[in-house]
Amino acid sequence: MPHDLPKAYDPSAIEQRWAEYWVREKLFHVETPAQGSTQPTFTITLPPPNVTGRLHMGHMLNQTEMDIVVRWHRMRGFLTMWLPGTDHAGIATQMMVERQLAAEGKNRRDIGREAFIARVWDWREHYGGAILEQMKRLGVSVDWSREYFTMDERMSRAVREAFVRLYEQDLIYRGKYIVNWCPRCITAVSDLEVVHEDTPGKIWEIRYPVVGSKDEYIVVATTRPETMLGDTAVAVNSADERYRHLHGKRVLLPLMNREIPIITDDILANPEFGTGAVKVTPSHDPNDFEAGLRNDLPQIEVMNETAQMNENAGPYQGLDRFGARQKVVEDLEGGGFLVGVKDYVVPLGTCSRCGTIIEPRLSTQWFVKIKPLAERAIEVVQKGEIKFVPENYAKTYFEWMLNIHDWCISRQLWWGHRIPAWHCKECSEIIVSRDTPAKCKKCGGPLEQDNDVLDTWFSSGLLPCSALGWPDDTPDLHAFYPTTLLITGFDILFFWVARMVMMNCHFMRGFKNGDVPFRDVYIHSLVRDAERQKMSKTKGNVVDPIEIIEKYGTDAVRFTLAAMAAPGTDIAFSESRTESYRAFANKIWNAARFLFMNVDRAQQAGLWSLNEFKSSHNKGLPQHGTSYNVLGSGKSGAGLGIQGFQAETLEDRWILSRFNRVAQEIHDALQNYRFHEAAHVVYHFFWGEYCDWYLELIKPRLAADDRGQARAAYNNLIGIFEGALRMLSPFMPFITEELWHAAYDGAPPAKSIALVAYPAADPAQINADAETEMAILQDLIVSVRNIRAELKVEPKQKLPIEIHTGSDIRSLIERNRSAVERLANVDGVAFVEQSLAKAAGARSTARFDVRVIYERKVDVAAERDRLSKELARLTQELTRATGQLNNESFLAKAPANVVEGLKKRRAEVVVLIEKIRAALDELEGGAAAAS
RNA sequence: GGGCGGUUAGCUCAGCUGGUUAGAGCGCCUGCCUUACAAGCAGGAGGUCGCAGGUUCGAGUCCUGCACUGCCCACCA
Repeated sequence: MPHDLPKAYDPSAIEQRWAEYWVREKLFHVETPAQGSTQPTFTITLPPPNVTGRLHMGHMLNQTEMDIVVRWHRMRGFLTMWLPGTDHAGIATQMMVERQLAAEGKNRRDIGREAFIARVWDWREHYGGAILEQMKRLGVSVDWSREYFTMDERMSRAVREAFVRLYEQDLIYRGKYIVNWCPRCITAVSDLEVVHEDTPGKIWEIRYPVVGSKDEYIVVATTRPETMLGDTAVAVNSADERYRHLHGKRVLLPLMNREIPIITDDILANPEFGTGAVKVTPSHDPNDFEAGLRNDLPQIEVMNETAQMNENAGPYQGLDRFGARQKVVEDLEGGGFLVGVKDYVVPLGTCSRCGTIIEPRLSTQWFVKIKPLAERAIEVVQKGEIKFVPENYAKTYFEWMLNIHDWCISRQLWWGHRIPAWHCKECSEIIVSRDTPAKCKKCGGPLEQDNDVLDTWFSSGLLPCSALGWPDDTPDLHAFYPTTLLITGFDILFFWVARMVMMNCHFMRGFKNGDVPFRDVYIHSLVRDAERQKMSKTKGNVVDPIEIIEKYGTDAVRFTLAAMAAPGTDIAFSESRTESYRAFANKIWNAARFLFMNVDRAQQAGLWSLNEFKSSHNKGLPQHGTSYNVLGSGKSGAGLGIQGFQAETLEDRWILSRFNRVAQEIHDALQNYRFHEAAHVVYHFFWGEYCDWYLELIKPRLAADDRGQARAAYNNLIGIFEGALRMLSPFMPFITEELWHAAYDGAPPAKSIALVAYPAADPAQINADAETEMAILQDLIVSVRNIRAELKVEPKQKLPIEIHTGSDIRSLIERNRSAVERLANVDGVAFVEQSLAKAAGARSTARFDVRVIYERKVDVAAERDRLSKELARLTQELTRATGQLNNESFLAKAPANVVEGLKKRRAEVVVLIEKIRAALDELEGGAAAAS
């Protein structure tokens, strides 16, 4: 029997099965729509994980958010396409394979470029799919048929095309400049790949003797004394009086005994700093490099590619840069050139990949002239064509775009897109071409392709247009470009998001649907550990999502992340929270058990059959891919409210109203990427309203022998449940899929809950009166439970109660008398004329007094305590409310509903205070009498 | 050096455009194995919203200053 569920929910028993089912059945594959299709599309690009990657919590958060939005849109009737892929991750992947080689005692040069690249492909074949397999476990509803890899031939073609076009447009140039150089990776890296960190260091002050003068010298300061070996000038500010008499003279470079000129240059931003004179090393410092060009200075390189001193370093040749530093300082001291050493904090740049200290190095590289691209990228955000959420990220984005430097795109690696440029061996002509040229077009000489590869972000920056077919004019581009949304972390805002905007806007300029790559960018927060520490391997506090999933189930982890994902704040991931959402999954599971148990019983008794439900509810659950109205805007369409619901009782009207209101709230929340709000709302609805109240209220009707009564009850019970499953499905796809199939007895109206309509609010099913009435009943029931707890009544003992109230509420209670009796454990309800405010074992609310009839004495002290506190609170409230209501300008300026509300509340407070005073008097009197 | 954020219950966090009684989960206390669920049920305690001013009829919410704290960006020797 399909309805025979185990008592406790075991995620591991179902998740694997559904994850495989979704992939196998290609449920999330979409065909490219024909041009002119009117179905609105929703497209999102997965930020491609590195092939070397392993799933971490950041991925899981990112993918959970995307999957929620994606499933939600799909269920609302959008043609929804989620584009997956992986990134070849230049340095990272190359390092992996180099490590393998090292284990065999080889390095990449031993086996040669071609063999090495073959090894990388081989590695990717074996290990590169790991992260995608992990993704499948998360239940992500991506279109696997569209999966790409950034080194695929079609992606490579796009890369070549982009490079050639930029080159032809004079936006790519090659030249010898100072770049950030990693001596361990032996490659240039971009500014973004350098991590600056304030590090305690030293600053050395060195004396350079003036040539032709006996004892005059200039003192310069440096944090990198070893570079002095390559100095070619000393610069002073032209306006600096101290050095005016030295203009045009020369100094003798200590240790090297080379004469170098004293130049005037505005390289010194602040002449007040230090000595006002600075050594100039054009080959080893970006500022000095510029100064060198301005002043036509020679460039002397004193280090090689691994940051060891070279032949230009004289006696220091062969030392590494740190050894050289030590030796240089010693020798300066010995020669009497060292004036002083001070502690100094230097913003040391390290390689983001391997942590090695970056060396500014003169080398020939390829650059993208970035400012022209940045202009459009700034404009599209300014004009709102791209919107950031939270919007303050736009500011960070502008800040970076406005101060952008040219992008060094060449890397001295082997794994990556080789630069489509060829050098003539004869005449050194450079040919940039889409296809491999046969010979030099200038002199006919033999050619050799440029050895460098492109920065990984060059290819990912071409997403999403490249994955949709650019440079060809493809149906996919027309159907899905611009994409709707990008969800990613702020850590790759510049690396990736900014580059995508620049490159896509450039290449897609003039495209009929717009040139921007996406309309919205939702930037999510960082997932930290429970102590708010950044997760890092070195700290050893990395939470492995797969481990957590195995412990609590995917749905619980997804729900945790969603519930904590308030925009703009980091997430402190704590297992206790996940534990509570596992409990939530269990709650859903057990609600289903309860339902199915009753349904089976009703079917056997011939009271009701599931077919009745199927026939009334199947209508309007659209099959995927058919065109229908997009839901959620209050328009008619499938998914609106609960169809076939028979609102006969108060609890029916109430739960139906609540369901619709919640549908609206979820819609509003998700529309604004307020995942946490949506999660809380649905959680509270299912647990706090449907389970805690509706199920309890409906129980007697399920057990009734009356066929008519039972039919409506079963119908409604299942109706709301099925609706709630659809509502929960984007957040918890696994358990909802399982139970949804079971609810239909294994014969659901679609292949998956993911392919039926998401609940949308039907205004006609919202009933404010029912919600108010229900609130009063709940208030009454809770009050009675409360009194009973205070009187320490045996849980099983039923007691009579008395109620004092007006006729409307009396009628309401009478109509729902049995519910009150059952849920509050009451045996008989009597309505009395006199106020019960003074009565023992009583509670007063603004709408009613209720008393539990029980002989045991109340705990006078505790009761007095409670009442006094309550009185103090209410008195304070009354003072405030009265003050406001006596205030002319409040009455004049505050909106009418606020004034009305306050008046009403004040009246209530007045009544309550009276009642509490009376109760307290009575208590004092009683206590006095007893003593 | 520039820029951005945070500071609300014992803990982790919500509180959107200022509006009636500041919420949740966990933890804590009391009582319940009530045949859907002990991963549960019922009830409860716990907050002068970092500090000081200001704007407003009204401030956790807006403004200023301060304190503490986190992050991003940065070629000043």
